[in-house]
Formats: sequence, C-alpha cells, structure tokens
Amino acid sequence: MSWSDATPASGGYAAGMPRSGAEARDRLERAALELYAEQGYDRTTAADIAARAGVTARTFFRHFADKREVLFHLETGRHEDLARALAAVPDDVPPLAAMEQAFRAMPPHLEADRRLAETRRRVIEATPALRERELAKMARMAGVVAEALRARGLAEWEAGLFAQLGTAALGHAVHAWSSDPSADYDALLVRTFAAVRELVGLDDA
Amino acid sequence: MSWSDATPASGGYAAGMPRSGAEARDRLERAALELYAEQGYDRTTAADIAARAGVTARTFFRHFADKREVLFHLETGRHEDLARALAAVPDDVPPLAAMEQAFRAMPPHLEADRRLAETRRRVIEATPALRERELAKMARMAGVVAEALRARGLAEWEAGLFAQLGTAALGHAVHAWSSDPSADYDALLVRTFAAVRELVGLDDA
DNA sequence: GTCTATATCGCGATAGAC
DNA sequence: GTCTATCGCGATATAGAC
Repeated sequence: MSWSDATPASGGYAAGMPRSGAEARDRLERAALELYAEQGYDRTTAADIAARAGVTARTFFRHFADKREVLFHLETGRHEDLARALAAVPDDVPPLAAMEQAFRAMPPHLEADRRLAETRRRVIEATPALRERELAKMARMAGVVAEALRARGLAEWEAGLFAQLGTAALGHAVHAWSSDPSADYDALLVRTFAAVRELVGLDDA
Repeated sequence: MSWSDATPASGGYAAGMPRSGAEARDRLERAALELYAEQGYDRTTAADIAARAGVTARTFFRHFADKREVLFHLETGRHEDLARALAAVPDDVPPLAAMEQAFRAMPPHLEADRRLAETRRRVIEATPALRERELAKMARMAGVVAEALRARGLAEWEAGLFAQLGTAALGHAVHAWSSDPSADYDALLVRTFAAVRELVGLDDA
C-alpha cells in the first residue's frame, strides 16, 4: 500500500518510486506523522522516517532542518500570504476585524484531511519538543501580523498586543477544530473572535 | 580566578573545590552564559561549559536537561511562587489587577546583577533555539496564571485570554527592563499594565 | 552520499558530606 | 555507614561539514 512499506533499493530508488523532490518530501511528512503517532516522537529516528519514505537519512535533513520541522513545514511559507491577506483588508476596518477577515481567507491546508489534522494535534500535544516548535511558529506569525497592523497605522505597542490577541484567537479556533472532527472551522473562527471582542470590551475592534 | 580555570583532577575534584550540587550548578550557569556570550551558543559545546566549571560533561547534563535549559533554570520552579502570589490576591480584585499585583510581588531574580540580565537577553535574542525555549517558558507561565485565574472564578476561555494578556505585559516589561540598565522594573511593570488596560478598554480589570 | 562532531542518556564505581 | 554528586566510559542519534 502506497510507498509506506517501501525499502530503499540498494543503489537507489525502488522501481517506479517517484524521484521528484516534492514527492519525496510528501512521503517523508506522511511517514514522520505515522511513526510519531505509532511509536512516539523520541523513539522515532530520522533514519526510521527516511526508511519508510524510501530515501536515506541524509535526504531527510535536506528537506527539513530538523525532526520537528516535518510537522510544521506546511504552515511555514504562508506568512507572505497572511501579510497579503491583511494588506488586502480596507484600512478603515478595525484591527480585530481585519485579522478575522484575513484568517478566514486562509483556512488550514489540512482541512481536506481531518484525520491527519487530529493525529498531528495529538502528537504535538504529547511531545514537549513539538509544542515548543509550535509556539515558535505562532510567535513568528504574531510578528508578521504585528507588522501588518503597524502598516495599518497602529503604534508598535498596540500592534503587538492586538497581534497577540488575534493569534491567540486563531490558535484557539484551530485547536478546537483539529480536536473535534464535527466542527466547522469558519464558524469556530467567527465565534472565537466574537467571544474575544465581548470579553475584551472592544465591540468596535 | 575562581573556579573558571579549574580542570577536573584525574580521579575527582580538585582539592577544595566544593562538591555541593548547587555550587556546581551555579558555576555551570555562569560558565554557560559567559561562553554563549563570548563564542555564541552553537559554537559552545557542553564539554566547554563543563570544563570551565571544573566538572565533566556528564555532570552538566545531570543538572540541566539540555544546553538551552541552563539559561532558564532560575526562572523555572518559581511557578509555585507565582501561583501562591496570585492566590494571595483578594478575590474581588479584577484579573488584570490581580496579575499586576502578583507580578510586582516577584521581581526578576537577576535584578541584583543587571549586567548578567543584559548579557542573557542579548544571547537569547541572538539564538533561535534559546528564543524557542523562552517562548515555551512563557507559555508555561501563562498556563499557571490561567489556572490561578480559573480558581478565582473565571471561565476557562476567559482565564486563558487574560493570562495571555497578562504574561504578554509581563514579558514586555521584563524585556524593556533587561534591555535598559537605567529602568526601574516596578515602574515599568505598572506603566505596561496601565497601557494594556487603556488599550483594551478594560479600565476596571 | 560519506564522515564527523557532539548532544544526550545509561550504568557501575567512587568519593565527599552528614 | 548512608546519602548524594561526580566520574569515567560507552551507546545512540542528530545535524552539519566535506
């Protein structure tokens, strides 16, 4: 079934195994998630992942900087999209609403396969090293958002705080979504932002 | 001078070198900060640090889980203090004010030696791995705060959001303090919380 | 791809501190 | 003596260099 049980043929690829870098990266990502879920993150070596994906360990590190990055590669690189989405929101829209619109415009890529999203979440929550990486990604995103808000005229301090609020809301929505298969992501996001507005007393933000 | 140039005597400690775990840990912390500042985090090996502290590399890892933890060990373990400080605030004090009081009651341990705090901050900001760890520590603190707020009667969601706001404010104040030697920490903290209140439209929080 | 540094952890023996 | 911290040595695996 698929390439999951493929063993690297001596001297190269197994017959018919696609050689494209993107394909290999995909298989590595899948293999990593599977193995992390099956045996746990620590007991899974980079070599294990590479073997299941039908490549060598060296190839693994060519695609991903480290063992953690495998689960976050998809999220990275979307920061430009996010900045663009925020810039596209008219300047007279208040900050929270602007973030809400931008976030709604870029739903999670894994929406297609919820089972994967759930597994991924479970693995991350069970692994301190992965939670750390997730926080770092979140912080980077908050930085991007803050910069975009500053471009909309907010002061540095304001921009930073609103960005924290907004990304916290986003994180909450994503978390809830990937924990509950029967949830509608967009609705969750809208509800979360409404709750933040009410809680924080900024109905016009 | 001091134990910095001490080499572990073959078969054991150099004569008179204190064997207490706490002393060794202190020396390791100092040595690590020095070396990280001098050569950078990546070019500093655990063996380097251990050698400067007069112990073996194995001992380093007995005291600290990894190379990053050295710079955060002091911050850890104060979570109980923080929880206690929050519990000590009367229940009728609103959440932001409660956090402000609790934080003011536990100023940073390095306040005594600002040079160290500045160096530490510079090293952390220059090292992605250390920033990641710092974020993780912050998140853990936010978790502790959130739990304390829930104990004060806030709903889970409220508690989490306020905790994020409060720890963000704390982080901002600490950051500003450890970047500017002439700043008064307590005043910074108060000013930061005031700014958050104003910005967020919750003058009574 | 191969080679290498080195981070990290397990284990048994040893040696101050109380 | 019993602790507890350290040593010394080895094993595995990550990540970067060549």
